[in-house]
Amino acid sequence: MSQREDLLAGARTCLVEKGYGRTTARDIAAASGAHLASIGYHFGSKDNLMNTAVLEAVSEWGDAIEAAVSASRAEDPPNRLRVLLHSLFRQLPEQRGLLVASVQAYAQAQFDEGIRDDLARGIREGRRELAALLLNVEPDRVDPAAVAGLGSMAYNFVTGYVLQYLVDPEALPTVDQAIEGLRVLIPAARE
Amino acid sequence: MSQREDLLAGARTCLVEKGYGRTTARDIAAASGAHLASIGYHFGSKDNLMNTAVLEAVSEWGDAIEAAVSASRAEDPPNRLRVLLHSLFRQLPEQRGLLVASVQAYAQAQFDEGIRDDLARGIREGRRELAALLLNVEPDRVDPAAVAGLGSMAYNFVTGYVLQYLVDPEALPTVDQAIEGLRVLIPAARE
DNA sequence: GCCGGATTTTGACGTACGTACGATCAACGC
DNA sequence: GCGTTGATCGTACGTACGTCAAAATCCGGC
Repeated sequence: MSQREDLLAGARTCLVEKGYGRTTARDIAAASGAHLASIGYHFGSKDNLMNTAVLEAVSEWGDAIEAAVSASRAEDPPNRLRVLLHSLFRQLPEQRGLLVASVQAYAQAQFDEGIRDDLARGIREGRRELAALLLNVEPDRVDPAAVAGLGSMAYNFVTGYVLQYLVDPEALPTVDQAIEGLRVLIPAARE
Repeated sequence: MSQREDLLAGARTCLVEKGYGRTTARDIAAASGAHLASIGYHFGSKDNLMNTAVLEAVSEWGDAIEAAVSASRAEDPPNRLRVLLHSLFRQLPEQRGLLVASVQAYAQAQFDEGIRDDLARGIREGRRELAALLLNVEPDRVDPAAVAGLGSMAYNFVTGYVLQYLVDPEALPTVDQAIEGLRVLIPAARE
């Protein structure tokens, strides 16, 4: 394993254990087994390494959630939403590290245009993919309005759920409670 | 205005402009007009001041959203949700500073039990109040299941919306798109 | 087997950090 | 007037920070 990869892994570890702001270059060196000066050689600066690490984590979390849902065989959006929430629910504990790192990314994105742009692109992709998954069509065939509506709402769910889990996991609602809560918000009779 | 309040205001400014991790004690002194050493005198440490400032910001944002929605006269939850989303939508730009600070709070909460506990309490309160607002009943009369379901979902909406706004405001869906997206997720015919 | 570029290691430099300490000051009861 | 108390100020200490230049090491191509 190259030092470059070691450094990325170490930076991720520090990100989860100490956060973006409190991680020092020496912390990363210690966590990765690599040497302090290698950060500069491979990434130019410590900040650049940290930014690469947070974005990597966000991307992996996106892949994880996508993989978990795309296996669903449910047919209509409501049932697909149920599958999404269940797989989200199941993944929260085991992906906790990625989630913590992702929150760091969102916080840092407010002050770093590079992170923000990357994150924005990821959100747009994520929305499109979520909409496609829920509607059970190909991502490139989703109606733009569905991306903005359905996709956005699904994305909001996921991020809100994650934040709630990270801060107060004991009060997290069950999937059934969540869906029942949604029902109240929508006029029961459509036409 | 006392230096204590000046320091809090200055810390908030720095929080919004530089973030939690990159704000130094000297930054706060400069932004507040107070003296460097006053931080220790009034708050014990710079971290303690910063934590006080983030939690203050989160609390204010909660008050702002609550005040905006509680004026609603709509009767049923779906229409109240519409009012909530509209007032949320309207407040996003003018409260941007509070939002940025709140994201910093969430990020920092992962590593500071004090912040996390305070934030968790705020979330529980927020959920209860949102559920009460949407159901149009007193907060202390809300069914616990409604807090976990409806309240949680509403809270997820708000946080998700905020994050999306901060990272990629141009792609933010309109209120109508959002509600239409929600509709797709719920079985149209209930009984 | 040695040459040359890529990588790793060493060591240190300059700086900026948070905090502590004592001096100074303003207000006020007595 | 004077001492007490709470607040503000000036300053400096010790440390830990990110970065860099140069030396050392590795390693495939010949």
